[in-house]
Amino acid sequence: MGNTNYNSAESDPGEAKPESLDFIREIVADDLANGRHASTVTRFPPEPNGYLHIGHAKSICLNFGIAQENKGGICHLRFDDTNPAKEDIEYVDSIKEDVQWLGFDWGKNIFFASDYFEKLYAFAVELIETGKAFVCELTLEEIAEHRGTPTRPGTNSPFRDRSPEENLALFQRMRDGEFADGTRVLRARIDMASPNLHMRDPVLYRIRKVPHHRTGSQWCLYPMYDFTHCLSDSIEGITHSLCTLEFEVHRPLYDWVLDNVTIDRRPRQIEFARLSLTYTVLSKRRLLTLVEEGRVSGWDDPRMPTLSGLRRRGYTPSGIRAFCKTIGMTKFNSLTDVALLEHSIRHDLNDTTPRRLAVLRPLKVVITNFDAGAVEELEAPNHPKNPEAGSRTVPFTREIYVERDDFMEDPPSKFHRLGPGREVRLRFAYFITCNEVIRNAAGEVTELHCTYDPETRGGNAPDGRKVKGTIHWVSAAHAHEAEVRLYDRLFTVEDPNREEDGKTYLDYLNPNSLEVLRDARLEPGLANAAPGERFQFERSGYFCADTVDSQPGKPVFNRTVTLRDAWAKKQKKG
RNA sequence: UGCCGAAUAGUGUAACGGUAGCACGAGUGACUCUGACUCACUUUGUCUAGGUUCGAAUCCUAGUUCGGCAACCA
Repeated sequence: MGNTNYNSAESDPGEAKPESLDFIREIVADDLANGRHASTVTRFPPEPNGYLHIGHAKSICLNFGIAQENKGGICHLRFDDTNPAKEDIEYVDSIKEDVQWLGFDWGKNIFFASDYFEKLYAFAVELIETGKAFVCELTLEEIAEHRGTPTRPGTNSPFRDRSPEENLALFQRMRDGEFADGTRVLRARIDMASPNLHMRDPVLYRIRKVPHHRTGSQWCLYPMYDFTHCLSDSIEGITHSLCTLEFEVHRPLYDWVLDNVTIDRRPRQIEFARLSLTYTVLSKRRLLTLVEEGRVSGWDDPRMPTLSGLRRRGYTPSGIRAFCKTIGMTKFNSLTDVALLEHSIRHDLNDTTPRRLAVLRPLKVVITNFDAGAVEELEAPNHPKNPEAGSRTVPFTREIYVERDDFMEDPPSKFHRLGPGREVRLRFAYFITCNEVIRNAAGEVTELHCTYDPETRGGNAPDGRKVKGTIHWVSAAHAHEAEVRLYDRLFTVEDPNREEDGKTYLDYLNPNSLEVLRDARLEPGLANAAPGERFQFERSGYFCADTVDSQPGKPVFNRTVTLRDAWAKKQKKG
């Protein structure tokens, strides 16, 4: 340690600028500093009616992140399961898996709003007793009519002034199952003239004779979100209840409920902007439609922005976490460029992923001056910057495959690859020169005849001669044939949610979002890739062995993301 | 025409009355056995109009634009 401090003026960590906090963490820090709370309790509260997506990752990283950053902080996983008609155990299982996979641990703190049904019922009884809730027999349509409009106040329900005794008896009978679905609701008694629609005597309970995935047929009466959420937060001792912007107008109701029942712990709701990403959709409803209509293969289709889809595609938890850090936390409804996500995953994968040679669209090359029966084992490092990643050996023979894109018959001068008479380096192998182009009857190039320079073994010329390009290759006899799936963005437009000219997001689906290559040739070791294992196919991109369709000894690869490609960019510009 | 909220480079964000920074993208160059990575440089911004102030992205006023809100969904 002693003599390493050669520039204390700049390297003193004590003078380092603290990272700026987002507005939520600032509030949290204040509450801690002024003793309002001894520590933090946050919660991630999904409804188990769909799979988690990248937008949820933002919320998970926020809530669990705050717990990690503050001494004694904890974060609950709470399922907001108050609508049995839409919810399913399949979703609670997938949500638990996804949160864990993302790298977070709720420990013992896993809860279900349905566990609070009895307590919630008691709170409702308290509201009735104090004259702040009533049983209403208006129909759904009538309630809507009585609600008024944003500019016109609502009108009182004729059932609004029933006595607490009558309401209590009715509410009990609702619980006992005496009434049919939709015939009665419990409503808060607030103000039908409130400028906030949510305060116009909102529905607190409705009758649903539907079995619940956890409570079975124990209840036929289910509490609404606005009643459930704030009280669940209070019951659990949540200090900061963080949700997205659309709940901002619900906050007065959140506070009203807490103000009007007897509680001992008071959570505070703070809203932030949900994530929107270019070239995709992030609404459960739309994602569900994609799944149900078979536009994708399922919730975990690698083109889906779901966590299970991203996982199958090869995204890493750390890459997604880094992305969430990058996008920040504000109250501004923004549309984040998916390039930010792609950068995060490339950056993560670059450091950690072993390199391999894989030819996606093979073109045969015969090295005419190489011995027909000979096999040379060449050493190839697994990572260009990290020697500790070790190396493996790849076989080199007279017949190899190279990428079709790495050959042009009439290349421009900027093309640093194979062309008639041109010399290139085969990565980790030899310099070769293209002498002859073989065509089939249709005139298509089927094969190249090249010669190699034996002096360049390993990739360097003793005479100091340079080549412009290095291309990847694989020995024809040893190559492992595999299916490789190339994924592109699911939609063709930046904002598919923008439904102009009568079009919907479904009209913007990218017909080329999936390209299946059945003829890829991989270096032999790749045959043993384990499902979920990730590699960089050099000069091409990051790939992950599919966890669903791979067979032992026969992996199928998904492209996670391409490498940045300056050449492709240059070409596009013309 | 109601209520709530938000506006900072192309995109996402920071600056908390005192020099408008950062990341991504884009561009140029260096390096290179991946046209990758890395590095250097460049480009582009405070919604508008007033006001307060020595000084405003920040405070005030008015406007503009955008988002959300009228499920017995969450």
